Amino acid sequence: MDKGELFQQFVRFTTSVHQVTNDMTKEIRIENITTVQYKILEFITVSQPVTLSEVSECLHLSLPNSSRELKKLIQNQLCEKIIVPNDRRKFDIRLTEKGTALMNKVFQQLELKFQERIYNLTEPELKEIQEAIKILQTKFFA
Amino acid sequence: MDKGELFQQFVRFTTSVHQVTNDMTKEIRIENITTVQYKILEFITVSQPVTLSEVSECLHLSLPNSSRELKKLIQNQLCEKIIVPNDRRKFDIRLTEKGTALMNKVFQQLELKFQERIYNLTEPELKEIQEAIKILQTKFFA
DNA sequence: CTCTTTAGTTATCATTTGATAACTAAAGGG
DNA sequence: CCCTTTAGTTATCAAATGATAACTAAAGAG
Repeated sequence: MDKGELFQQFVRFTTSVHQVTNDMTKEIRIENITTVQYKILEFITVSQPVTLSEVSECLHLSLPNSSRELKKLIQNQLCEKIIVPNDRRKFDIRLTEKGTALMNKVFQQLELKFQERIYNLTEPELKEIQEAIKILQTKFFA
Repeated sequence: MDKGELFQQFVRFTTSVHQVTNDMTKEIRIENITTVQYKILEFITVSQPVTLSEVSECLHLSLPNSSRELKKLIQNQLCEKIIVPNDRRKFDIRLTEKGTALMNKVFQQLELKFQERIYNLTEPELKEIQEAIKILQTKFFA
């Protein structure tokens, strides 16, 4: 296997992924939520409960900045701190009901776009795609 | 096929892709180049020659802001305008030699990280990955 | 030849984001 | 018990990004 060529394919592929997901999420604009705040919400959604340090590390934000943005999300009642018993320095972050409802709506919009995109694919093609995602997920992006 | 479940997998997958590529590009900090400017450079690199409108559209930047950032890149001698004969309103954008050298270096660093990541994979696994990328690229992210 | 559209520029302002210093308070090690 | 580390907060400042208005100049349509 020519690993250099594989890298080229990888670059083209990840570029495509970014472009497509950018286009899919592009129009999703939530009131009073900035891009960074949305990313935090998204991260909480798929990983909750999370700590602030995890937000900070995974999203490459400094702890002070993470703290600031979280504060705004909490003010908007989209997420909340939950005290964790064994370590009183930390806390878990979770979506509130309002936050959950919001993210559900967002993901529904996304799913619609996704369904449009796969609408013209056949059943075997869908199976192929599912298999391909599984392979990349477990072998490379784990 | 449960298309709802496929969507869930898709979301998890794209999240992983973003996370991994973010981690890979995280440390790449070029002097006097901001994040947006880097994205423009990246876009030019894989798509050149491009027009300013293409940059604007693909990167979801307004034309004025694209113009401003391109100006800085040109001032840094990383890319250049090339007059296109049949329409004097437009111009093509290309990397200069300096820009090409820079992006080559960047991509070399990226490739290193990529090679580290696939180091422990077997030949058949690599083939699987290549095949999976090809499928997703052609059937979904085209 | 005029009018409209396209492609891009320049200037300006508001908002978002990034970076840093100085801080509190709890946990953990010895 | 003291010292260090971890987790997070608050405040502040600079820089990057986003949005908009007003503009030039070429292309294209009728």
